[in-house]
Amino acid sequence: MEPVNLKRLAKELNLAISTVSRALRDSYDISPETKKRVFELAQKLNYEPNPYASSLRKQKSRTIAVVIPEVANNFFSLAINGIESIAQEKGYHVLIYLTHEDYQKEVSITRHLQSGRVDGILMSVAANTENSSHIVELHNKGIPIIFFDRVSDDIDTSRITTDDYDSGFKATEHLIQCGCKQIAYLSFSQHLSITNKRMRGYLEALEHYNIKPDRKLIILCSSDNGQSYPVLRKLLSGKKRPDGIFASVEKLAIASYHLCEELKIDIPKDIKVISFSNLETASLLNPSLTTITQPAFDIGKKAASVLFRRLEKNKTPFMSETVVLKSALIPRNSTKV
Amino acid sequence: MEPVNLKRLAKELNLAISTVSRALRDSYDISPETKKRVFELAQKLNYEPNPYASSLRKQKSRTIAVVIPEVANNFFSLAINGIESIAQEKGYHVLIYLTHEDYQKEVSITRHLQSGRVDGILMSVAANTENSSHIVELHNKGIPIIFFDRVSDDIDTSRITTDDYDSGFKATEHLIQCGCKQIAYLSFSQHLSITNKRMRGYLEALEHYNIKPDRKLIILCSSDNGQSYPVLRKLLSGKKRPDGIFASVEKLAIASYHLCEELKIDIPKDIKVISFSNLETASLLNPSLTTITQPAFDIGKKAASVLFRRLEKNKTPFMSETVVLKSALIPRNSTKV
DNA sequence: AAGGTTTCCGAAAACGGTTCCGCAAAAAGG
DNA sequence: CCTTTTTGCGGAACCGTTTTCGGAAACCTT
Repeated sequence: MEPVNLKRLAKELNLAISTVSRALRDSYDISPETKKRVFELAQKLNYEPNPYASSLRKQKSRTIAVVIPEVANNFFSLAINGIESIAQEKGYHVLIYLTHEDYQKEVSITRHLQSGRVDGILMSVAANTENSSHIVELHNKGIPIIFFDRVSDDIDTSRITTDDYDSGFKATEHLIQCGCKQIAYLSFSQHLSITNKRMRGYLEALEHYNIKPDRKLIILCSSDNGQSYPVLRKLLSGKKRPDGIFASVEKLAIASYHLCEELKIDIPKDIKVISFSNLETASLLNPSLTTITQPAFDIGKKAASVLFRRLEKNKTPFMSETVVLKSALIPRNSTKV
Repeated sequence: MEPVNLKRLAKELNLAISTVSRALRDSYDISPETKKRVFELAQKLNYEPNPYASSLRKQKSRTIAVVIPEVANNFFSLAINGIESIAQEKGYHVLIYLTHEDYQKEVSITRHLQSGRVDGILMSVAANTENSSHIVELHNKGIPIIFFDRVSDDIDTSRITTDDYDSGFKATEHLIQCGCKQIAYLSFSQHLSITNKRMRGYLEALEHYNIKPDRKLIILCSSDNGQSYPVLRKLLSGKKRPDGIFASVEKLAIASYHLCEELKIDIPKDIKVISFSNLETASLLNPSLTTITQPAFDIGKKAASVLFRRLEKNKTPFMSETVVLKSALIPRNSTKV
């Protein structure tokens, strides 16, 4: 079975390869009749241009990479959805790389991406990424990187985030207004932009309402449930159990729910819970979970849009833009008074 | 800034390009000293081989495509996780394509994939794909396709599924044993392998327990919530409301929960619910949801393994294998007597 | 020392497109 | 009718690797 490529088309039509190529790209200096002949044969033989030959020659791959910590996560899967919707529209291809929150994996992935495999990168950094020199290196190679949600401040590029500080403030305020005095903040990384901003909001809300922050109520969990559970179990079964929990990520809220069930702690009577979450079933939980919900799909869409805009017009000097989308606080029964 | 490619390395080392190439691939007929010199410079300059040049030359891309209906879905995101874990281990790259359950999109994606962009494909077909000629076409081009979960029977290739018939039977049996007499089966596609097999299990369980199947209880919903809700609302608010629901997919169980809340129908007192689902919060719902849980991560891993095995040894004539993994029925309060 | 083997490396041809350059023939202009 | 311009197409270089083929030098062998 002979391959169907330009050479094949050219031979069957008695044309030069270059002519066929230009006809297919609808170049202005090929006659309409020739174009028609070419199109028809191409259609008939189901010709699909070899993307690798094209990428090699044009030094453009029409492919982007999405580098994220995990995919089995409502926020990221919605974001991917948004990214893919724009990519498909623009005719781009999407490569997925998962770091599993592992710094080393992130390094090796970014290193590989220096190869020119992709035209641009959408990234949300791993929880234990302290150093961003690997990203700087990539950026210095001239490959556009756009951060979304979990950003790195060491690189001058565009960022798409939500209003994490405000949301942190409002979440805490909400708990306070629901009567909580001892509010625990559950973080899962010391290095992440988002957890730190959310924590700042938390701390300043406490201050604003004249509640003295308690270091023992700032709980550093992990992205690994196996490590988080013991820490949380200790918190919840201890003498000075908090009366409010602000979980900076969904996973920790779910852990809290499970532990409250195990420890016979009543939500919201004994303890109130609010969490950042994109759980579609938040309203169906027992009790329904008060959430700060990020517009994950829109973040993905926006990030992809910004990247593609940059890729299409690389002539104009690029201006990094910081887009901040608003999250919504949706009160439900887990913080009911 | 000069590009760092083989030519550059060759020039700086006063070697031929071919020599550098072979040194980097650790070819046996390059002397150890030369290899060392090459490795060191490559390291120093952070050389990454151009994947497109390599793919073009070798006619292999070390890239696979994952074609699925959606990603914001617990089953598929877990499956991707499994796929990616194997791919990363084997040094393969993963392209994601979403059909959004749209037949036309599936056609255009598969058509494009004839280009040689990927070495193999992992696929779960869209809900309204009736005709699989586009997949046959792709398969005829010699590109390995492995189906997982939602398979097509028109192509002779490997399939990774779960025991859908058995699970359908057991789910129905479970409802019957919990006292249900009028069990509705919620499907969302007439063409899908999985929904049909699950339905067969449902029907044969009814028969086995001498319950006459009622056509009006086989409800064809949609992958679009906007269409499913009216249909389900009619079912649940009608005179002859079922006393048991078997949802073939998670989405329909969630819809049922929402509608039962809206219509003040008590689960499990008025109606019992069981569903195929990979919801991590199934046990936290109100009431906790009895599920048939598929080993989604393992399905992804297995599908990827089978594909890679086929890709690595394409010398041996390929035998299609059908792997069936077991789902687990996890009884919870939504079917409590 | 002549012949035969290794050892190590270079030259060059692919892979399948894209694109610059140029050249005939046809059309237009005077 | 001759010159100039336009139109339509072919030739060939190039993108960065891989790989085949072959060749020179060094190493044995007898």
